[in-house]
This record gives sequence, structure tokens and C-alpha cells, in this order.
Amino acid sequence: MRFMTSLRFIDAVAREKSIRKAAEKLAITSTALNRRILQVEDEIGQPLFERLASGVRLNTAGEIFVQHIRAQQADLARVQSQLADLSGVRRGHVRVTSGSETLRHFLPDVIARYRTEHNAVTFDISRQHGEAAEAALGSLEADLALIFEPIRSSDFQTIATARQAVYCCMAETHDLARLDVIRLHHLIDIPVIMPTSQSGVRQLLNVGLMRREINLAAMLETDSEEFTQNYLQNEKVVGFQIPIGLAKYMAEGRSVNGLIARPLDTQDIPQGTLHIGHLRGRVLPVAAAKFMDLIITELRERFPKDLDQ
Amino acid sequence: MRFMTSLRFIDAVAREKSIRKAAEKLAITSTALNRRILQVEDEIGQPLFERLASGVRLNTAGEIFVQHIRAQQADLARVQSQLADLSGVRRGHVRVTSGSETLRHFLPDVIARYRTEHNAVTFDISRQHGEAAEAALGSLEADLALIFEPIRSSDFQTIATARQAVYCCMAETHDLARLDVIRLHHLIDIPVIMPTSQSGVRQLLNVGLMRREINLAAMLETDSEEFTQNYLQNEKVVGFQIPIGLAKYMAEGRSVNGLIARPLDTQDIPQGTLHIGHLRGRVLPVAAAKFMDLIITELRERFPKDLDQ
DNA sequence: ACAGGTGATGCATTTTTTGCATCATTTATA
DNA sequence: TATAAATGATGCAAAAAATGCATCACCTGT
Repeated sequence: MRFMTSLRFIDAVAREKSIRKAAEKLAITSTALNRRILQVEDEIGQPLFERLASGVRLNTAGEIFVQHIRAQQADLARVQSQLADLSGVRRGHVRVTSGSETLRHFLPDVIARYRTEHNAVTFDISRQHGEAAEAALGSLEADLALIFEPIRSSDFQTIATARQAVYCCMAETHDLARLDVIRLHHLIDIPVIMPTSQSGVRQLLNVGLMRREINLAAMLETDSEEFTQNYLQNEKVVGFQIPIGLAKYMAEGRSVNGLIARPLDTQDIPQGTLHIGHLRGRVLPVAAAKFMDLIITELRERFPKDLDQ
Repeated sequence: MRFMTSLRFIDAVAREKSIRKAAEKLAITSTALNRRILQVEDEIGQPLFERLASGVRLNTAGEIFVQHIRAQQADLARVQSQLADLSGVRRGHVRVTSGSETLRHFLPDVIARYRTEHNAVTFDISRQHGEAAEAALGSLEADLALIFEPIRSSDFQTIATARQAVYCCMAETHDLARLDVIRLHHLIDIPVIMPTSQSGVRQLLNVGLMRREINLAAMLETDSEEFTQNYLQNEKVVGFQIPIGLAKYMAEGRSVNGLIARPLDTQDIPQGTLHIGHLRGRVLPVAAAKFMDLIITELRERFPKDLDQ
């Protein structure tokens, strides 16, 4: 899109905070880039960047203008998606940001299902918790977000929510695997893997532990679901997860790959809420909107009782 | 704004429905314009115009894309207005569309008042009734609309409303001037000037006349307030108007320039509603938003009891 | 004091845009 | 039915704009 070039360039400079660095990324010389920026600033009638010795930084006018640029890019993407829709092939690009919970099973499943119908659509999945995910929506770096507890910004528009209890994961040979429901005091002196403190699961755990005045034997803290799941197969430790992060049927108590899941008593650890939504006021590209529909369909199938729209 | 050139050109062609005509208006050759359009169509990946022997016409994709262009232009105007606000001088351009009622006294007053504070702001006032005014908002040709009865489109977002009774206007020497409140039957066999059938006043009149099964002696139908007001001074006929269209104090029963106004009994003719609003979902430029604030302030001063927000 | 970074600028080169002349079509008109 | 007057598309040369190189002036951290 030639008519977007100058704006795209400005966006790049704003991100890199340096004309020379941005020029390199854009594969042009800093001269050309510099001139484009000077020209736009001239047309706008005021500078958009502060010039520092270490590079450039957006001034207030620049902040406003870059926000406009990003909105424009997002709207253009929406239009293109709509046009592609017209011509039969649904092309498009969907950018999802999500906490780690949904990355292992849920999103791969939904995307695979979506692509059986629309294989010209591409995806961009970024893994971020809570606040960072909301920021990504705000800066239009993502179209959709799946956030598990809590929502901070009023700019987040929730389209659907699903209640999720916290489960303990462990090898099926683990002592606690015999219990149907696990109470917090069962976990005393049992080695556990704690999720990273940014995650919603961890925050729910913190609330319960605080209330019951219990300290867990956290042998390890990680933000990697992969690490956790693999480690559980090696040592008798307990990890935490919500149903959407579990392999299918595990939430029903069945064992999968030698692992088993047991719910924590909700008297100890309250249920959390998974929020699916987008930036308030945005009109999503067709592809993204349809994908969100499918997410909700899939959630309804998996958690018919716990879904709200 | 160089980066908007191609888009502006496409918008122009869409309006003119001819590349050559648009080229003339834009003061370039049809060749250059044609090539720009071909280039954008190439980048978009599909044609935006149907080529007819008599010119061009937007196809479906074009309709969508032009809507996007206009949204961009409007948003850019908003951003520019916001930037001007930053730098102290409030520049900007406000485009208002309104029925004829407010054009004679109300809008001139409000604009004069606005410009005492912000004389770098320019205005574009277009006179259109009801549906046409709503369409102007929809195509982003206007920022604000003042519409007196009724609102058709759900895309119109009402910010404030003012209830307005219908008044009869006449020379102070007119027989009916002795009455405080006029009933419809008083008007039988009295020559009247009817407002154009597009106007809200006329539609309210129609409702009452229909209900009371009364026919008025319409000597003339016009959409010109100026004509009506001037004519009333020459001949003993009755015109119709709402308070906002009357000179100050006339609604209180005083005579101004030999003319006087008397309310129609609301049992005969229901009160109407003046709606002030904009296109749903739009963020107005600073100048337009402030102007709307001032409109509402002015309405509150003039009609403190009949204003709703 | 100095080395290494930054953005700005003059000038030659390359790329893009524009205008002229012309073509192929279609439509209105005599 | 023939013809005149529109329309948008296209090859080619001229004009304009964007780019890259070399270099300047400036600031920062060492």
C-alpha cells in the first residue's frame, strides 16, 4: 500500500525510537526516512518527534498522530478483510494475544478448526498476560485477547466469559491423585510448581493461600506450560492449571499421558474468569470477528454451563 | 497532506462519477488521475470502479473502500483539530447540517458567540431536513446535525433534545394576535403559509390536521423561512414556526419587527423534538465537540425546561 | 579529550509521477 | 444508419519526487 508508506515509516520510527534503527529495519537509508518524517511534520505543521542525542521520542502531538496511524492501519486491515470476503476467498490476518493457559490445547484446536474452512487466513499469536495483553489491544498490535483474570482497563470490551476453576495437575501415580477434590491443606509440604506471578492462576492461588494462611513448597516458578507439563511426568510434584489449559477429558478426571487433574476445592481457591474480547470501539476485520465467533462456539461446546455472553 | 492524495483523488472520482471531470476539478490531467486509480486498484487487488461508457461508478468494493477513505479523512480532521488544540490556537472546521428552523436566529447567534473565543475556527453550514441531514452525517459530509422531528436512522446518536411547540407567526395587527393560544379551528378559512413537507413542523401540522379533520387554506408552500417572515409583514397571513426559529422574546409573546407569535394549543398539535447529535461511533474533532457543547449551553439558556441530555 | 552515536543537509542519481498524443469503445444525435 | 462527442486506457518523453552518498553539527558516555 503505497499510500500508507509515510505513515508506516513514522510508526516504525516511533517503535524503534531511532531513525537510523528504523531505517535499517525498513531497508532504506536513514536519509530517506529522515526526509519523509520531516516532510510529514512539515505538512502537519508541527514536529512529531523530540530529537535527542540518543535518538528520537514522540512528543505529545506525535503520540496523538501515531495513535491515528495505528487506528488507520487497523481499519485498513478490516476493510481489506471485508473486500477479500466479497471476492469469495476469505483472506485476512488475525492477531491474538493470550495468556499461556490457552496456548497448549485450546487455541491450536480452534485455529486448526478455523483453517479447515478458511485456509487463506493467517494468524499471529502472542503470549502475554493480563495488563500486557490489554496494552497490545490498545496499541492495535492485537485484534483479540483471551485474558484469564483480572481485567484492568475499561478499554477492554468483553464479548464472552467462561468461569474456570483451578485444577491441580500431577502424575497419575501421585498420592493426591486418589482424591476427587483437593483442599489446600492437602498441599502442605508437597512440592509444587507455581505459575508466574503475572498469570491469573497465580493470582487466584495467592488469594486462597493468603486467606488460609498457608505457604506452599514452591520448588519452582515458571511461566512455561510446556516445562510444567513435561516436568510433572518426571517427578512427583503438583502443578496448577485451568480446564482450558488441560488436554481434553483431563478436566473430567481421566488420565492423559500419565497425567491427571483434580480440581481444587472452590472454598479454598475461588473460580476465575476467562475473558474474550477486543478493544472497545473497534470494528474487527471480518476474519477476526469470525474467529472470535468460533472461539465462543468452541467454548460453548467445552464449557456449556460456564459460558456467558 | 501528500499521504492522503491518492485517497482524496479516489473520493473525488467517486463523487464526480467520471475520471475526466474529477481530474478537471483537481487541476490535474485525466491521465495522471486514471493511473493513480489503477495503481490503488492494483494494490488493493481488485477494481473499485465499474467502467461505463458514460464514466465510472463505484462497485461494492469501491463503496466499502470509499467509506473507509471518508472515515480516514474525518479522523485526520479530528486529529488535526486536536493537535491545533495542543499548540494553543484552536483551529478547526465544523460542518453543521440543520433544518431551516435554526438558520435564521439560533445558529448565527451560537456561531458568533463561539467565534468570540475561537476565531480561527471556520464553519460550513448546510441546510437539509431530516433524512438528507442524516445521510450527510453518514457520508461524513457533516459533523453535527440539528434535526427537528423525526429521527429515522439508528446511526444518529442524539446528544441532546429540546421539546418545541409549534407557534403561529403573524403581523401584530392580525385578528388572531389577540388570542394567547391558538386552536386549530381558529385557522379555518384563514390564509396560511405552509412549511415544506420535508420539514418537521409540517409533519407535526399534518398529524394534527388529520386528527381534527381540518383543512387549512394554504395559500403558499415554501421551504424558505426568509420568504415567510418577510411575507407576513406584507399580508395578513399566518406562518408556522418553532421557538428556536423565532427572534428572541417572540416566543414570550412580544412583538418584534411588527410580527408576533402565538403558540398552537398542544391538544391540537403535539410538541415536537429538536435533536442535536452526530453519527454514532464517531469521535468528533475538538472544534466540533466544543461547538456542540456551546449549542447545548445556549439551548439550556433559552429553553431551560425543555432540554434533555 | 575523545570515540561513537545521533539527526540534518547539499548534491548527484534513480524512481515515480505527470502530460501529450493517441487508441478503442460506447452513447447520443442528426 | 452514419457520425460526432463523449468516455477510460496506454506508449513515450519530460518533470518532479524520492533516494543514497558523503559530510556536518551535535550530544553522551567513557
